Amino acid sequence: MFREADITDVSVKRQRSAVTIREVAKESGFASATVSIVLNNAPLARYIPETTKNRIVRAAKKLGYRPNVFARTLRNQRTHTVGVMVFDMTDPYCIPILRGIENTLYEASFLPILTDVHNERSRFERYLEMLLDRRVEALIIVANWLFVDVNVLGDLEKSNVPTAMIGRELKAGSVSSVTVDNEFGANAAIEHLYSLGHRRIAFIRGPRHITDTAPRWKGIRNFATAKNLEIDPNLVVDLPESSDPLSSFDAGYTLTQKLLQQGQSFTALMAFDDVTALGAIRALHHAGVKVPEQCSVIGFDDISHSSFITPALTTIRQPMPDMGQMAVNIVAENISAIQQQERVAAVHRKLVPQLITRESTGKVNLQ
Amino acid sequence: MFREADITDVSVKRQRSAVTIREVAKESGFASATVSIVLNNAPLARYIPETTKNRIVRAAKKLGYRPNVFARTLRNQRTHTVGVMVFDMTDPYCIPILRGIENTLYEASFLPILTDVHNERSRFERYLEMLLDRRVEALIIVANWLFVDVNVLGDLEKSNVPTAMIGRELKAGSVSSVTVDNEFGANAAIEHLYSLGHRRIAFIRGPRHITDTAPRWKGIRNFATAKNLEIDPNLVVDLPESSDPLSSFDAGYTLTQKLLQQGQSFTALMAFDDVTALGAIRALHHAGVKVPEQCSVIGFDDISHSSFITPALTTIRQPMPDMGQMAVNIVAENISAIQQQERVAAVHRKLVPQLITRESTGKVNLQ
DNA sequence: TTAAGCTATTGAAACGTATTAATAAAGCGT
DNA sequence: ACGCTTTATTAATACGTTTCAATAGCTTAA
Repeated sequence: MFREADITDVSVKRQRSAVTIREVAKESGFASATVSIVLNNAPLARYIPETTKNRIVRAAKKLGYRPNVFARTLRNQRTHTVGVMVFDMTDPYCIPILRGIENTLYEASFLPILTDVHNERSRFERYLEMLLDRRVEALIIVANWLFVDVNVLGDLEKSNVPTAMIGRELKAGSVSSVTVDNEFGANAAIEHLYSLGHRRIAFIRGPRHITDTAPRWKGIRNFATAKNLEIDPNLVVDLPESSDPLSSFDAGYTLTQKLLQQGQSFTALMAFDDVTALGAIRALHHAGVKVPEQCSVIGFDDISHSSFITPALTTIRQPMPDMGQMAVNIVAENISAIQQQERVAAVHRKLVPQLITRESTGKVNLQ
Repeated sequence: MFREADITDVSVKRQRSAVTIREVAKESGFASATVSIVLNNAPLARYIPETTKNRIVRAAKKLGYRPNVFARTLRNQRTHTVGVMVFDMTDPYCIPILRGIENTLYEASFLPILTDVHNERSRFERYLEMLLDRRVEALIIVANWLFVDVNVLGDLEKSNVPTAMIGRELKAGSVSSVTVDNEFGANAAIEHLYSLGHRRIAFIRGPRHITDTAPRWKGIRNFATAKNLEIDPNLVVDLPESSDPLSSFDAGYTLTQKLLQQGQSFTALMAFDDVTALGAIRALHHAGVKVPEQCSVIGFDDISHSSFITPALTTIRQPMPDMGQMAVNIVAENISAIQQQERVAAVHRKLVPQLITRESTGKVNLQ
């Protein structure tokens, strides 16, 4: 059943810009070769007098000429297109990264084809194939919450397209990377808690299979050793393995609850990431423990949630838009290098995260 | 300065699948026309015996033949590509929508080109042009927080490409739409509060220029009239105009603070959207008002933040993934209709939102 | 005066495919 | 033995560019 107003005709024809270079040629009185040379400002254009150029440009404008991207690509191999693969878009961590990528690509007049792998191997392969079929000039991979999978790496190597990976570094191979200095970040976090007077600190570590887990823990251990701070093994728990980045909320909740039920006393809690911290905060709240008065909580990432919750979450910010931008810059340089027949090397950039102090942490002696 | 390990050679050649249909022809012993017919299962394929087909398929596989997308597009005009325009990706509201779009496109073997307009008119126009140049077969627009701008509509009409808009309905013209029943949703929200016994309810309405604002308010007024519930004008405030969807957090905070400072008493607060509600909650918290014990808060949208904050936010859920899916289905149908030379009509779907009861609302007499 | 070198322009080919129209063989009913 | 239809295959063309090699007029150096 339709209401009258709901139906509107849409023209069926589809001849967007049926005007070709030949028509511009005819209109301007020159050959299509000349038109092409002028409009692209090709090397030969230097022999062409202004008057001719003007006439051609005017004709093109008059007819509303727009070069056919596909014919052009067929000829010169360039697509001005970049494939972006995300491992799980629902992870709030990757949105600002995507923003950074989009923005930087826009400035470079590239267009992103976005794919979400849903953490599934088959989907990764299918998408990779589709992107390569579309001759993307580069690949940017947002490897959030990536399971270690060596074959993925292999597929990428074979692709023969400049590739940058965000959030994970592949030591060997030709894939560039943009990561954050996890060790430094974790160090900054615990230093913050320490400086507030906290000594009994609980830790929710990341899952084993996540590459960020180890360096963050290392940063903590190093600090503890340096300051002679004792880390009580009873206060250290691990997130379980999972392919869902949002699962750490429930896990954070449950683990914190368990810590509390075991009667462990701690004045601060450091979570593997912000989502985990959010879960922990709810557990504390439900147990009647006030944040930050009775327990400080610090996260990692600075996803958008963190500034919006109450109390606002103190955390270690990853410069996500910058990471996206940097990845684009890397592959953009690769692309032009290849254009000039130059060789290209994988580069690995490590950005420094930053402590963002908000409301969820406070001096220990407040309590 | 490089460390040795940081540099890895990347092959410069770029001949992904230099194997053409002609090579398959040669390998199999047939003409390229035959190969094309077989591989595409074109109508003429019905005259071709299995043995021939097999030989051709085997040859194609052996050589790893992959048809050149651009040559193919040049020939038959199809790109299997859809343009997706978001007005502001940082708005948490649109991520699940994007997910829905991506997922449905994937099933239909389409690839999305993602563009973020940043709420800027010039950017909209530039991107639109780029997408049309790339002959996207359809356009999906996520019109979150869209300023009313009639010209945008005009540009879309001219584009001559099936278009679906999510979050906003354009009555006239050929653009399809997928929206949520705002009036129904707002009605459900206030009914929820009412049924909990709340009678003095504060409202933070949306900004004037947002199309969702009016119907939501209408839903509230209708309910109030029906139940003879008095709405105190002193308890009704409006979000200011802004092009930034996240600005409503600060606005929600400030407006709530103002209400409290004016000494207005209310037992519940209904916010225009979740982000606003988050701001309101913080203001209440800072003023020492407990949620939900002393004041219930309800939002609208059900962005991911809402389930992660503590107390978890009661809200009206928009079925965002479904909206994305539905938009894709609409344009997919349009595309195949056009393929069959059929006429196409704009359709307007309105989905019903759902009350999600969580922790931020409670009975009024608890306090 | 001639060869050489610019300047200005263009015809033709190539990128890789899908389709149309044509060719040719084979089956078949009369 | 004849046309007619069906089966099997292909040559040729067009999609819209860009670029190479060629043409031709004109200037300049020797």
